[in-house]
Amino acid sequence: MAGCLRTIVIFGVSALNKKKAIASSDVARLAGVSRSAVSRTFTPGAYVSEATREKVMQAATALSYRPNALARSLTTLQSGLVGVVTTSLENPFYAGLTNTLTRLLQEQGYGVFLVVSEAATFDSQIERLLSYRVDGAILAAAPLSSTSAFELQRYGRPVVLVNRYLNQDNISSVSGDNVGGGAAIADLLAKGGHKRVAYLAGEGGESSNRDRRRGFTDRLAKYGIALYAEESGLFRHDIGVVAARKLLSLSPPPDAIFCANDVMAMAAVEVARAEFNLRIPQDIAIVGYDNTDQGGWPPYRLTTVDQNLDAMARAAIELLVRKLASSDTTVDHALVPYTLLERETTRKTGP
Amino acid sequence: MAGCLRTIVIFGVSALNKKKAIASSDVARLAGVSRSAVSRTFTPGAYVSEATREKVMQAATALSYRPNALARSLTTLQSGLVGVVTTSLENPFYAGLTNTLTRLLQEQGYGVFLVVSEAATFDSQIERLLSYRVDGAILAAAPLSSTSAFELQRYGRPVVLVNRYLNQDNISSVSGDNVGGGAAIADLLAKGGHKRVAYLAGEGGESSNRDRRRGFTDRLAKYGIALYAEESGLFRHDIGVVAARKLLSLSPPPDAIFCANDVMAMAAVEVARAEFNLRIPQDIAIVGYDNTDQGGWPPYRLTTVDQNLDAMARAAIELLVRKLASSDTTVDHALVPYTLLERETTRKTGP
DNA sequence: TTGTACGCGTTATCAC
DNA sequence: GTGATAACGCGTACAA
Repeated sequence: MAGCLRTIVIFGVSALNKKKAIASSDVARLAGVSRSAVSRTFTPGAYVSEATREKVMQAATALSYRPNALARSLTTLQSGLVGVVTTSLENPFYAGLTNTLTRLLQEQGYGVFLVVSEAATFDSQIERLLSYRVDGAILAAAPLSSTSAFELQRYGRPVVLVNRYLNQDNISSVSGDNVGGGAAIADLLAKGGHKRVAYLAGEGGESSNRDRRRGFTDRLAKYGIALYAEESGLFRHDIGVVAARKLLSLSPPPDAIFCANDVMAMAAVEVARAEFNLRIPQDIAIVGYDNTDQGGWPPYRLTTVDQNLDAMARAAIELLVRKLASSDTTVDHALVPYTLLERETTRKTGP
Repeated sequence: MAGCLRTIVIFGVSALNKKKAIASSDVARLAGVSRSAVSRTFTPGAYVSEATREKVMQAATALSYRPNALARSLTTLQSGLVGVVTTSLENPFYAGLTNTLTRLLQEQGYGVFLVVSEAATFDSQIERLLSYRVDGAILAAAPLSSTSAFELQRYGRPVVLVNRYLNQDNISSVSGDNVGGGAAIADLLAKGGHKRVAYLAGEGGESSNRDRRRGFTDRLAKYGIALYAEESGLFRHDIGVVAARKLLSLSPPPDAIFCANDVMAMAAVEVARAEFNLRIPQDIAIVGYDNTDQGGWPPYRLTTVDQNLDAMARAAIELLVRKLASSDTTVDHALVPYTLLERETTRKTGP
């Protein structure tokens, strides 16, 4: 769309010139000490007298010297970089996740090598992570070809999957309790006396989506309720609108819809009200998943499940950092508890 | 909130062991050639015979060798890394921007060193960028202390500001045409016959916010309209609700509100309808800025301004890459045109 | 406590 | 076209 736009360059001023970066030898010369003294000054917990440290620091600030982290990695065999691989940040769930992951890694002193990847480019991007010798990586629901991820691990670089796991159990993972979350919603709808319960699914392949559905339908079965109908909305609003229309056109229409994320649930709310003239939650209950900001705003007030994104990010970093520190090669799978948020798109008791 | 949550580690399996990374010397030995031959094989456009290239590649894949990008940077004086500094990715505007910036940089063969920063930590984060010898940096509206940014430039690392600029004109920038966008909305509201026009501002300090307001009020003045009222919502929904309440409590209430972003505009729409029983756009016009997805959904159908985020990102990368390639030290300022989207929260003519 | 000397993995330079 | 060799900037045994 924006391809045809022309940007207007207002004006240009010539100003700068390239300089070579300052090395520890430069600092050593100015301070009148050896290079090792400089190195030691910048290495926490090394033997330097207060006097030389002083001299070095003075020279260093005078030259505005900073150790070259890249060169350092050659001797330490640690880059201080952690790869964070995610799908599109236009998805608020992954944007939030990446945000917290990055913040935490920064706190821990790591640099973040960000990769935004689709399935097609995933392998070549992992190659890059390997080239830059990242100390470890966090793969947030990348539609990953497992081989590349294993490659990372083969070099002793810990890898943690977030919001996704592999059945082979060879890679550590952190995910939300999707089975539990789905079941909790089944409980809620059963208590609400709903009989014709529909499911608006996300993308089929993802483990989170599969588990959410399974937890939901299995629990429904315990109440003797079978899924009344099912459509896929690919986690998107526009597709969700179409899918919701299909579900609501059934006769009789469902009296409850569980949507695999909030964005689709909001779509369903809009369609139900505007096109089918249904009252929520009296005529139909609609439930989301993810607890996005907008879902809580007045037009929606969605009942939804909070996956506790921050806790997921924290667990992932904790796992990774532990492995980094101890070269612990255990494979762990962590489940992060959900929180059910009952708001105004579901009713407490039967009709 | 999530601090009290406990993650459940399901089980652990010991599996891996650390290995040392393969170096070019290993490949050379296996292939029976010199290290230089290996280097040349992996250097695009270097003189290698097809025969040796073949041998090297075979050995390389056998050992699954990848050149160490960090070591390479020592001799080439280029890290292949570009720093991308942004504020919280929970803000969809910056998430979208970071998404496109990263995609484009990846296409160009650069790695992205991501920094999520608040004002307080900004300087220390820039230090890190310098330590990792990034080839350049893109600062997306970081509340930056100019000194650090200049430091980057001093080493000949091009810096491009996005959605923000400095008055001193020493750093290149790409921004939306906020003055023009504000003016276009003033035109729209004047044509709609509005008289009591209010402004719901974002954060005062940012240049984008200042320009948006200035373009708006200056153009209004040409129609002989003075700002009827003004509140600040800090670009946030919750604060926007409070601010909108204040504006609408005036008597008489404003007959139009221009909000500095969509999130606040949606808040205003909600408050106007639910709490003040106003019809939109008959009783009051409400305009947003940024064209977020949600703003276009049925409950809102906001009239808004699209800043052409992708075009901004593209312009920034173009500028940066040109400077990287040519060591061109010009300072450029680029303006990206806006697109006005008239939807259903404004009327076309007077009442 | 300090300095010397070597190695980390790569590319650039130069003879061959 | 190829292979030695010298950087690149740093950390760290080792000797002083």
